Amino acid sequence: MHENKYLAIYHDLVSRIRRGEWKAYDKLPSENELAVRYRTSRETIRKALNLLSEHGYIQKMKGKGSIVLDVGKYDFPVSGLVSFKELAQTMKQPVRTIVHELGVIKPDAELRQQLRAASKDEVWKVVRVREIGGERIILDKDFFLKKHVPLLTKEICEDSIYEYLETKRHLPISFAKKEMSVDEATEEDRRYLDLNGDDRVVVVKNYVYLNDATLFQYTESRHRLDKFRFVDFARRK
Amino acid sequence: MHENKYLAIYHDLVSRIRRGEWKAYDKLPSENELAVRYRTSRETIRKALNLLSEHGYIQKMKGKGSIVLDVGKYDFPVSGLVSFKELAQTMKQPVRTIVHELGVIKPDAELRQQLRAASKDEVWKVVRVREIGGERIILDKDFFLKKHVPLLTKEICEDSIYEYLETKRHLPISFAKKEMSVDEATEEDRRYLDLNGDDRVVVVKNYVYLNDATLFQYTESRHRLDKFRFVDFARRK
DNA sequence: GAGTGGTCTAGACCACAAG
DNA sequence: TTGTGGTCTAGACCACTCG
Repeated sequence: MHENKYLAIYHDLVSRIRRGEWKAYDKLPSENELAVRYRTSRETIRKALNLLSEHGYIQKMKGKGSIVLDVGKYDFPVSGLVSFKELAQTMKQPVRTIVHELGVIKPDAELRQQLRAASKDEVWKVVRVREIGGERIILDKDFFLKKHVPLLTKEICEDSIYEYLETKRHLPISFAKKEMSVDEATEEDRRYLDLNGDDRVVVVKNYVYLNDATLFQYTESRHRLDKFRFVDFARRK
Repeated sequence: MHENKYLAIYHDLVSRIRRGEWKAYDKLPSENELAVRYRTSRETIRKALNLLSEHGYIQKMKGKGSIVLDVGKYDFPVSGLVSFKELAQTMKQPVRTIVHELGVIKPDAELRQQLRAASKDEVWKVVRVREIGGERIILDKDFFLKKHVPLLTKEICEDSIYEYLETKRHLPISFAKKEMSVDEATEEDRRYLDLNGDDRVVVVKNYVYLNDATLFQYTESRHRLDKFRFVDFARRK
């Protein structure tokens, strides 16, 4: 596995910033200077710096230079498609995933409509509970078209389905839509989660599209109200 | 006013796609072909195509080419910085904004910290309630550094502060961070909103930064649980 | 005027897809 | 094998900031 030069430079700069080589509001070396240091061309440095900028590590200012931001700590990917495993890594609490259901089903009418599936299409259904600090906080229900994902095991589900799909199967995931609202808790929520008497949950619906613009995955994530937290970092065009 | 070459090409391609010169799933001419047509270099064409891709107009595929996506469906602005006025326009219900407070204050310690303000800085405080279908649903509290916004009137606040700042004052807004959680309702929430006995609200905290990386606006938006809704659209890198 | 980031060029080599 | 998009280079000119 060989990493692109501009990605290698990006990752090197990220780790240097995180290690505190430059503090917030410090100026980065100029693009010409960096090109010399990394023995590369300025355009390649610029690709790395643009990545840093898109991920909130630096702010570029024409005629002045690039300064390091103190928002670099929000290192989760710019909004959308955030997986539980990524979130878990940023938390101190011990986390655990319990797989309650894993199998292939025939989609009913509503699900068919949401996945734009034919009636003969088969669909993976996965129900998982996310435990944080010993409490059952999140109920995740995932639905995939089986033609896109032939194999899915309990082990994969306990780790990160999203990571598996991205790195192992190289599915051409293109974009995602997220919808959030607060809904009445269902019987299922009460069974699987420690709701402490709450009668509502935060519902996050996630639609993942492949790059031919067909819907491939539908996920419903149901969170206990008091533990729900969502952060979004948006850069202006 | 002179437009960059790659921006001009981007806008030309957008209008051609919108006029139907290529339909959904058609292949765009190759980068080399486009470079010839526009009498420019391939790297400049690539900057234009990357913009098209980021804005959801095309999907690039290595070794194959770029296909045009179904434009009509995914044309809403990429997540973040969505104003109430925009949201309101997509709703059927009649909406109204009531300004409860509008003035300049001396920030207390907590607010100073959040705005990174000096103790002598003055701060605009605006408290507004958003009424939808006759019910008071959202409580908005905005804080701006006065040095950035000399004038703010009741009329501006009843329309859209965000639009005013963007179009009239041309502030160099760079990026925004959004945090969402569910909090206990305060006495203020109960006074200003029709909570129907609810003891919690969805709290959206919005931090808006200028492009010198200084925080310029802090907004706290407090929503009734049952009316809260948030949509986010994220394109993969 | 010196230094910065933003744009643009003309070429090169690569990995990938498809006939 | 041919054509595609992805990366990389070494140079150029520009607009901007600041002393």
